Amino acid sequence: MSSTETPRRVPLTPAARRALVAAGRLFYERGIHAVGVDLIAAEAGVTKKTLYDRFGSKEQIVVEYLADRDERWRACLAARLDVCESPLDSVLTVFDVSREWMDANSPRGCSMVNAHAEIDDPSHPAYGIITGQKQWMLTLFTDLVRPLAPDSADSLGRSLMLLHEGALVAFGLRIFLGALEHAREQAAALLTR
Amino acid sequence: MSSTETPRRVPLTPAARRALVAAGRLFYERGIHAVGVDLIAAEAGVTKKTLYDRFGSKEQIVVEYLADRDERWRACLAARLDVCESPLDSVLTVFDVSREWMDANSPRGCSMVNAHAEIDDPSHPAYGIITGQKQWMLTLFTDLVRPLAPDSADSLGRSLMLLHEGALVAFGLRIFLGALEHAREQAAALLTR
DNA sequence: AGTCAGGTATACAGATCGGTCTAGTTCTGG
DNA sequence: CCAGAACTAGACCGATCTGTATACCTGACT
Repeated sequence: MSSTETPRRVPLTPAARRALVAAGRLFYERGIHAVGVDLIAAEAGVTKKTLYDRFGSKEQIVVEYLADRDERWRACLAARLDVCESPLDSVLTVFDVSREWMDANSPRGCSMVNAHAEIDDPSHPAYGIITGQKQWMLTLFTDLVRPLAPDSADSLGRSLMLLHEGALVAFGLRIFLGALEHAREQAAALLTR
Repeated sequence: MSSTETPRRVPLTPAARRALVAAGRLFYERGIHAVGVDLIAAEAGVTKKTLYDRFGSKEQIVVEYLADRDERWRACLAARLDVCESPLDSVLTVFDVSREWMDANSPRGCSMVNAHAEIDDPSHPAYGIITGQKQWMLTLFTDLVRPLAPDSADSLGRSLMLLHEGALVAFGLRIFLGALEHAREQAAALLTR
């Protein structure tokens, strides 16, 4: 498995960092195509010239936005999984961390899924980041569950992935309350049967 | 529960129907904000004047696009559920029909979820169509499962909803092959335990 | 002292955005 | 016969889009 899909290409000077923060918020809240570079520059208190000096293109800002979010999500999750004491605990912790992450950062659903809705071209440089995170999550679930059930780890990993993705969508679309908690319960039932 | 979220407002003259077909394909494949009305008109072989005479605004074209897709999905599903002979059969048929629908119409995932990624404003006239379809699906699952387990119908309905939504995302993002089939298996396991 | 990266301010270019308008054509029903 | 609905052709509007250019300022490191 090759890793480091799209490493940070852009050195984050202070102005670039502010721009990335502003772009991240705007892209997530309003959608990628609905946000122009002028708005990003204005919200970040940065000149459009600086934006293009640092990032080169809007497309690259999008790539950095997704790469940054992916990086922070994986770091957040890894830190919490580090202190888990059992595979079962680890799996359930993923759902706990997801719930907290959604409350804090993703009221409108998974940013990768939302970005995928706006990026049709698989050759787009952001595409690998999106699918890379999902593949990583699937591998994570599968690896976590392997000690519990070596023979059915693949199947269980996929089941957990479906519950988790479904919960993210249900949360973002507000289909019903407590979607992450319900998914966690179902995951527990699946693993303790 | 109030129904008929957004009934057809626009009489579908021949040109309007062609425009709606073209708009539907373009909106789904490229995203709503990425498609301009000039492109829709050109692809449909229709004048922009005609577009605005029939629909009045791009926003209304979006509404008709989603309403039409919602209508066709519900009709497609209802027809197949009509000939089911047991609640278990009905639930599993939902997954079967979904799989066929995705293969035929939705290689990039659920159009409602994708549209939601681009529409932030809950007061947008399309918002009710999106959430309405998801609510309808949740109610459908819950009602289908009630005869099997009256006491846990709500919980089972939500579990099926998570599996189903997760499978749609997994299919669209190509996280792994056979997502709908796997979800169907899990649904069967959930109901025959 | 001098260089240079990082920044601001602002004007501009060419394309495309959603939307409107005038003018003329074709078909159909009373 | 003729009114009206449905449509085409195409110019036009102001706004916004991504991206570029010129000119100037500031602080840090040699």
